[in-house]
Parts: sequence; C-alpha cells; structure tokens
Amino acid sequence: MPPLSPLTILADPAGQTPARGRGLHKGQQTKQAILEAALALASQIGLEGLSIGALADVTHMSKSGVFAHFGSREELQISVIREYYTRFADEVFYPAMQQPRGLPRIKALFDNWMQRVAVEIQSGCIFISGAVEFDDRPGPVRDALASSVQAWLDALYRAVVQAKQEGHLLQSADEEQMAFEIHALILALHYEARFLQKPGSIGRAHRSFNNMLARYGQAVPT
Amino acid sequence: MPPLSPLTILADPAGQTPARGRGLHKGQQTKQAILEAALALASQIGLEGLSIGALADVTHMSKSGVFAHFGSREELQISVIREYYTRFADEVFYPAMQQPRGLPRIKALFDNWMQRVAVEIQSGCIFISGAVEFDDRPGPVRDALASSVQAWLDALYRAVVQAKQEGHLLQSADEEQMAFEIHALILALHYEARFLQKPGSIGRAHRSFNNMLARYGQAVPT
DNA sequence: TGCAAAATAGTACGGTCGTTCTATTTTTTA
DNA sequence: TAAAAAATAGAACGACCGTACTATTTTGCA
Repeated sequence: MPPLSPLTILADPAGQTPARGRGLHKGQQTKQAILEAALALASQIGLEGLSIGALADVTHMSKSGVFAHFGSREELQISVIREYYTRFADEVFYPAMQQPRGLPRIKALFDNWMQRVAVEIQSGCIFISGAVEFDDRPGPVRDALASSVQAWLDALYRAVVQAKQEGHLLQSADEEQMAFEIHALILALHYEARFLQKPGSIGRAHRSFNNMLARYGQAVPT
Repeated sequence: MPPLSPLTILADPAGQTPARGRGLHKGQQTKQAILEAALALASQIGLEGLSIGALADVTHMSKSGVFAHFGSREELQISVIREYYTRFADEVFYPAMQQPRGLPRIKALFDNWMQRVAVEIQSGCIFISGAVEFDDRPGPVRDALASSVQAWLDALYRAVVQAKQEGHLLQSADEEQMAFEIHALILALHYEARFLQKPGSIGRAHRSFNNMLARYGQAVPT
C-alpha cells in the first residue's frame, strides 16, 4: 500500500493476525465503524473527551459492546491515533511523493497539508489537540501521538534536505529552520482560524509560505 | 496600575466592590490563594482538567469551601483566565511599553514573550491549551479566553504598525503578515519544546525571529 | 466582649466515567 | 443443520464530578 518512502512507524498488532488466519470476522467490520465514529468524535472533543458511552450512543451499541473491541480506553485512543495517522499519510504525504524531489515536492506537501487543515478548521486536528492534552501525561497514548507527529515532521524535514541537495534552495538555507517555520505556519493557521475564527487566515498562511519560498529558494520560483 | 496603553479588556466585577466598601475581608485572601493554586493546576492539566476536588486537596480546604468563593466551576475557570491574563500583561506587555516605539518595542515584546514561554515549556500555557479545549465549545469561558488572546494579539499588531510608521520596517512590509508570523513562531516553539521535547527549540525560534527582522526591517538592524 | 455576618466544613444527590462479570444473540464452521 | 465460537447486550461496581443544603466555625465590627 505505501508506494514510496517509509512513513510507517506505528505497527497495527491486530492487523497482523486477522482472526487467526481464517476469514475476516464480522466483528472487524463493526470495529472499523466504531473507529470511524471515534475518529470523528475525538477530532471534535479531543482524545480525552472521547468516552465509551458517547461512542456507544453514536454507533447504536451498548457500552460493553464497544468496550470489548478495544479492551481499554487507552487502547481505543491509540487505535484512533493510528487511524488518524494513516489517513494523514494517505492524504498528505503519499500523494506529494509523486512529485519530483525538491521544491515541487515541498510545495505539494504544504498544499496537501493546508488543504487538510482547511477542513480541520471545522473538524479539529488530533495532532494539535492531542499535543496539548498529553503534554505532561506520559504513557503509551502520548508515545503513540508523539512518534506519529515526529514521523511526519521527519518526512517534511527530509523533503527540505532533498530540496537543498537538488539545488533548489540557497546554499545559506538552514533546513531545520525552514521545516520549523513551515510547521509554525500550520499551527498559527489552525489557532487563528479555528479558535479565534479570524477570517483570511488561510490566505495569510499561504502568503507567508510563498514569501518563505522566495526567501529560501534559488532564483527559479517555478 | 496599567502605566501605558489599554490592554485591559476584562473587567473584574469582584474588584469593583471590595466587600461593600468596608475593609477587605479575610475571605479575599484565601480566594486569592485558591486562585493561585488554580492557576498552577490549570496550566498543567488544562482548564477542563481543573476540578474543585483537586483544588480543595491542594489548598487544604473542603470542596464546598472552595466552591463558595466562585459559585460555579465556570466562574472559577473565568477567574483563572483573568488572573493569567493579568500576569501575562504585567510580565510581557507593560515592561515592553517602556521601550521606544518601533523595532525596540517589538523586540522587547518578543523577548518577554519568549522568556515566558521558556518557563511555560514546563508549566504549560493556558492561552494555548485553552484554545484547544474551547475550540468548539461556545460559552462565557471561551469568550473570556478568546477576548484575552485577541487583546494581546491586537497589542502586538499595533506595535508592528507603529514600527512601520516609525520607518523601522520596509515600505513593503505587511503588518498583519508579520504579526501572524511572530505568533506562529511562539506556537511552534511551544509545540516542539513542550510536547515533542525537541532540544534547541528556543534557539530555533530566536533565529527565525532574527531572520524575520532582517527581512522586514529597514537597513539599520540596531 | 458579644453579636451578626462571613467563611468554611460536612453531607448528600444525581450523573458520568471506565471496567467487570454474566447472559444472550449472532456469526462462523464442521 | 447442529455445535462451537465470536460478538453483543445488560446490569452492577466503585470512583469522581459539580452542586445544593445545612451545620459549624471563624471573623469583624458595635
């Protein structure tokens, strides 16, 4: 499934042994449906706000019925993170890998990211809300969250490094700095648009990004 | 108390009538002590995580004793926001107002802000965690939070506008853009340092800011 | 110093939470 | 189609939550 480059950090233990190798049980379907609902719920009210009772209501199941699929709330939260991560990679990362190395790929990464964030202004972003919720709460949930985000930021950083190698960036360009600033733009966009509901935020973020390319980039602005 | 420029948006209704004009009752003292503990607690676990029971434990009081001072959890949360806002203004905004208009004041605002964030990498920031918690939860708490943040961002924006008026910035400099990018740096610093625990984040943010000044600023970089 | 008022404690209620245990239903397989 | 296994439901638990109500203690003023 992953066409290029490894963005697969998180293993899905359940996926390895699909019901002892026989056919895929009916339970796997409902588990996926629950996960879908959980993802939507967690995006809105956060991973901490995600409750099994609310999830049971939405999916028209009993609390214990939902619970049985995960064994614990923590495992549910981790499953949600995995699901979010997968979709994020499929939507933002892998499509951009189709673009040639260098500036085109960076642009694609940012554009895809922006497109997703534009939606998340309404729905919410688990990588951002989760970061705040698990700031200082060590444990497997925080680990899953942090390693997911880090894997994505590493991929972004690699793209910047490659762009410099391709000669698309100035010799003086600092790759870490540039990756940091791209991340910063996304965070500020999310904050100002979703929380402060400030209009024009998307355009502002795009403008900053273009200015940044002009600043870091070699003459040819494609 | 506020020496310069109005950053006072939030009124403190209790402060207006200090116990019907007579002396200040003993209860006001303990209320302030509770607020202090609440501020520390909310910074760490968030405004939503702030519980009256936990607060009672910390302050060695009964739940009802704590409760009586605020009348509701919501009012407690709003009081915490007011307290945080006041301290933020006293620590970041007002000292910077001592600097002359233009670049020096912008630098002071950013430096003070950075200094505070450097501490908040450990303790947490209510303006950031609260934004995530009250994203899509309308009500008085969200309003208090949003107006506080907006008042501060407006002050930052005014400083940028003044800097351009003073001729410290390029004619082509976009004030909104610059303010947006400053905010972005702070958010990214908080995210990468507090959640991802990435070393060197403070230096990275400072470097980005200096680059930004060189980009927007008129020749003389002071 | 005594009395009213303010401050604090104690208790209880209804609600939600995650989780456990047991029953029942549905699905899969032999 | 019958037996085995998996999936789901139901009820109950202990814990914590915010809040209301009622004592009790402490404070401040005449």
